[in-house]
Amino acid sequence: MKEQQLVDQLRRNGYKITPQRQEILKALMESSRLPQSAEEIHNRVVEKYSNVSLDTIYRNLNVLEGLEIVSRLSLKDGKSRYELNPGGSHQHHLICLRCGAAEAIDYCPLKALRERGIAEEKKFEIREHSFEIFGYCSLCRERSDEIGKLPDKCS
Amino acid sequence: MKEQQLVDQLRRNGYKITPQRQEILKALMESSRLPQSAEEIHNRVVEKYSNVSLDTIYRNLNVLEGLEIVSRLSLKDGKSRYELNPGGSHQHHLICLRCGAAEAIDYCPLKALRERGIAEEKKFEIREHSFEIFGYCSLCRERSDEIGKLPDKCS
DNA sequence: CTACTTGCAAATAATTTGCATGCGA
DNA sequence: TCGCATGCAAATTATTTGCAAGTAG
Repeated sequence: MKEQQLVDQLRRNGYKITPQRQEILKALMESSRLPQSAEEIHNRVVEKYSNVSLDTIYRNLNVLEGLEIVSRLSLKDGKSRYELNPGGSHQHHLICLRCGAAEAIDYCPLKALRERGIAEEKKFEIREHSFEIFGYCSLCRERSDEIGKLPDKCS
Repeated sequence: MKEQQLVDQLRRNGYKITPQRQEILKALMESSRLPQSAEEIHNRVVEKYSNVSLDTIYRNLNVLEGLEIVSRLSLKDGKSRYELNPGGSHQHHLICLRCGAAEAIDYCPLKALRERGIAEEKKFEIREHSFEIFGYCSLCRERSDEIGKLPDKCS
């Protein structure tokens, strides 16, 4: 997913390309390993345009979510995190309970569910789903001696 | 998981057994179908003890989470939901976006994930997972003419 | 020009905390 | 009795919204 494609998609839907918006996209593209919170994205964007407000970040993330350009993850810490959708689809993750790192996995349970016809049987119309796995990542498992302190990032 | 076991576990850890606390446990036990939000649990407890405050619910849920008696789920709607930790099995649900009804399904994606060895490959230690499906239930689909109004319950 | 956008400030919503009083063991 | 618990109100945190001014197309 390149920047130009995203820009085009925005334009096609009547949205304008502001420097703020471009910078938000860049921030999202640079941080593929760990979904970013609105505040983290803001910190990044502010480095370039020091007067961008946090509301702008939220507003843009909502626009991008509506266009299915990003998806919003809810971890257990109360704040949402956002990541670019790969090729239009969505992802599920292994989320570390200690450091918060999220690693995308190449598996979606919906296919198996559809094969079983569970939704049809219950006459349920599927719209969205959530599937996230929580536990400890390899880096945190290695460092299990320091457990108790929560580092900001694993990497 | 019976009430007495939970009560004992609390007592063992120096916590007292207050009527509020017992009622919260009951509410959680009665609602095994769908993880409840703090507010829903509060509504339930208030039916019996009308002066219980929402803070008490939160405080107790945090205590129970600390003892690993309940776990906190973060769905996509910004609020946390709580459920008793299952003594073995657990459930996933079809959750109606319109009326909120939740129907348990007989499928857990973790098995398929384990078969694929994804966690081993990434050296990830799985502790918990969430899987919920959102959409429209059969009753709400029948009544799709009134869409726009959100009734409190389907049934 | 004229929507869409932004920054600011104020508004919400969920959850937490301080404090004095209450109550289980 | 003693320390955990509770209710109330106020504080925090994440996120949204109203409004007037700015700007991309």
